[in-house]
Amino acid sequence: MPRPRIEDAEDRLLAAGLNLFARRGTERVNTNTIAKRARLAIGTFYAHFPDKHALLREIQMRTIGALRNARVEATRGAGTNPEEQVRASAVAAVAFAESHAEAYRVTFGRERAGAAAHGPVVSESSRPTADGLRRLQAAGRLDPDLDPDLAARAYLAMEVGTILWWLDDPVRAGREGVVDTLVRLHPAQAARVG
Amino acid sequence: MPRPRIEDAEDRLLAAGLNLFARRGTERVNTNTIAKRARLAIGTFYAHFPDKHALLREIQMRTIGALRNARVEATRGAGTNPEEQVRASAVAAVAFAESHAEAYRVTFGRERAGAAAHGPVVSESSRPTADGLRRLQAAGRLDPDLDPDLAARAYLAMEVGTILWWLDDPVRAGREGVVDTLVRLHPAQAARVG
Amino acid sequence: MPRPRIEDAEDRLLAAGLNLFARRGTERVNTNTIAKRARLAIGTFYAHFPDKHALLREIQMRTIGALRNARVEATRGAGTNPEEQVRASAVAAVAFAESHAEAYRVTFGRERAGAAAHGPVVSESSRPTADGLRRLQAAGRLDPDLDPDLAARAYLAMEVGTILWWLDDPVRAGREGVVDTLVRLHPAQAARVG
Amino acid sequence: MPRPRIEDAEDRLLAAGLNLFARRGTERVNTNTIAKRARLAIGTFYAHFPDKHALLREIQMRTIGALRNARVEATRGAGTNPEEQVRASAVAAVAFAESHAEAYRVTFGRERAGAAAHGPVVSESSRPTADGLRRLQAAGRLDPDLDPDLAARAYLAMEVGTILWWLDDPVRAGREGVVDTLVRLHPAQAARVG
DNA sequence: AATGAATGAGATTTCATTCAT
DNA sequence: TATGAATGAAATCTCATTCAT
Repeated sequence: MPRPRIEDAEDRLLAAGLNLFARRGTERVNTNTIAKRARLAIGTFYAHFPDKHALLREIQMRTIGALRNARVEATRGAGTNPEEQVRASAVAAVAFAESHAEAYRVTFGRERAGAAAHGPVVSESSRPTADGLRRLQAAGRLDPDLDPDLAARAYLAMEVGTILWWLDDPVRAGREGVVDTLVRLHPAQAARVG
Repeated sequence: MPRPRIEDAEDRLLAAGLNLFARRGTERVNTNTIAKRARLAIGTFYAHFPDKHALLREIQMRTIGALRNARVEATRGAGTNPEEQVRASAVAAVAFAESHAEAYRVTFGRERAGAAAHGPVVSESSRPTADGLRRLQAAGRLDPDLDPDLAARAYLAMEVGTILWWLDDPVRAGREGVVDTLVRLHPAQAARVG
Repeated sequence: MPRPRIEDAEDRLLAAGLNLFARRGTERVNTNTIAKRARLAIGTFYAHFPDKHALLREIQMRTIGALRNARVEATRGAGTNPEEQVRASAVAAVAFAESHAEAYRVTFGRERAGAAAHGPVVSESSRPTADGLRRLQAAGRLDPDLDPDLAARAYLAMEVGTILWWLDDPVRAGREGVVDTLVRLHPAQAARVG
Repeated sequence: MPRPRIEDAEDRLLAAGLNLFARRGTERVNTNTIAKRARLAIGTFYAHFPDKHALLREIQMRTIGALRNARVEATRGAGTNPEEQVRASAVAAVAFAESHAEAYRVTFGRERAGAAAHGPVVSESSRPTADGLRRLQAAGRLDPDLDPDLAARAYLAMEVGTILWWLDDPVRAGREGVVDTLVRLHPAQAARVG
């Protein structure tokens, strides 16, 4: 009987899932609770997502995309000078994490959605950074001994770890301090030549 | 029917848990499987640990302790010069992770450890690093604008993230490359003065 | 695989629980057996009741309500004279116990009902009796030294104990004998004045 | 190795069991806890009792025997007049329950030790009362229509129920009030002739 | 006789998923 | 499309009991 054509069922499920995953952790949330929080029946959940992890993956994919867009936008607006680029990217990441704390935590937090889900996500994200480092090496502005992939991966682990720590306890450091530290320790700065 | 007076039930449970947690992830392992793998009855599990997470915590505590000892040992054997100290510590961490890959993954891996259980662990671990940075600042050998706690935390996130990535795919980089990168990006190097 | 849109799952669980509790006693019955007896999956049990004791409580509450209704009905139909009232109530209780033997046993039987769960139930039930005794005392028709609450409680313990004994072995005494004894030993008779 | 010849292992187990059964109810207590409370190993429990219910039965048997002795003693000291006998017996029961509250509760309380354990216990106890009533009928001092077995059983249910209620909340009535009520409602009084 | 680690059947409870309506 | 009662595999945890020492 009940078929009231819910307009935004999917969005409501995503929002409910995001909120619950962030609060309780991926494994502590069940689909019935997500559906209830979205004020939908459990059947509606399965009409929109094949299973619980599909919802999580969707949240993470959207978050990663949005963060990437924010970085692109920010670096486009910045100068061409490496430090400006690095800083713009860090500022964008910190600002994004601040305004989308739940999504950031669910996507990058100390938890996982089935072993492999994460690795690809992060290594994918590290490619632009690695490419940037390679360009700096080609231009003779970065220590040629540095392994760009390794360094890019190291930087992103640092960025994520630092931002998560800061989100959990924002009092310990200001936003600017976080950005400064990230920039300082970014390979493009830390291993720059000249 | 009990009978066989097991010699080292607790050790066998720890070993079985470590192996299974590393392979499948904390949430995909159950106490029955751990007990079976240890060739013990399920009741024996609960005679030794109140629940699954207690076993996990014990594994993590032992790992953190062992890693700390390895670092202390290594830095004691190294020179007093900051770079030597930093390198010795990184070498120790990488070697430890290599020889205790499962324990390293279970303890530091991107995996739920009961959410909050982890934060304290890592921030505790970052104290020696932060103290080292403070000493360098006091000696005028490190940029005084750097926040030592923030930088220490950032470095550890980087170290852990890089090592985990390397453990998952050791072909991408050699052990020396990893160590070099860690040393290069360590705050004591990256922001050194003079 | 769900499927068969059960019509009256809750009623069937109540019936199955009643039957099994009466036969084996509360602690010797488990939720799996109740669900199986009701031809339902165990999950269905927990969809309707939070746990085994909630089912038991529901059975007891319904039984107490039904018995109270039976008494009210019976005493309304009886004359206003105390003995008639007392007899009508006893007849109603005995008839109820006879036609709902399982429910009577489960509700009043010498069996754990979660220790304290029972006390209130019985003391609540004893209030009408106590009030009746007070009225008789006010009318000078009952020994004023009798403590009405104590006497009411004593009578109900007697009524329940006697009926349970009779239910277990109805041959030892006829229904009328039971009623006569109850009336005889009811405080309103035993301590009547004039 | 450990064989320190425990002097009173059995007594300690009985005391521990009594205390725990009274506090938590028969089904909520396990043998390991009883042994621990008695400061004995679990093996020692099974060296003295075949199983948990044997311990309970022993406690109940001892309690019933002690109560019977107390009644015998008390009625022997009383006059031969029926009311004195009845009162002496009630006083003895109330005093016994007061000074052995745990044992009284464990033996007569609203709980059971496996369905059948109790019935025999109580019907056994009701025989002396029934015999007394028969003697009164033979002497023409008690209504000959009263069924002595039924009345005896009814009285004992009342006595036990009233005393248990009083033990749980001794403030509601004094010891004398309880005794008076019991005597008042005892068949020998309630249905006496002449 | 006393010990207590070990046992494992069994009870409780959860929750991802289905499907008739 | 939406519903939500029903499902049942699977996980957690308990505890009476055994037996080598």
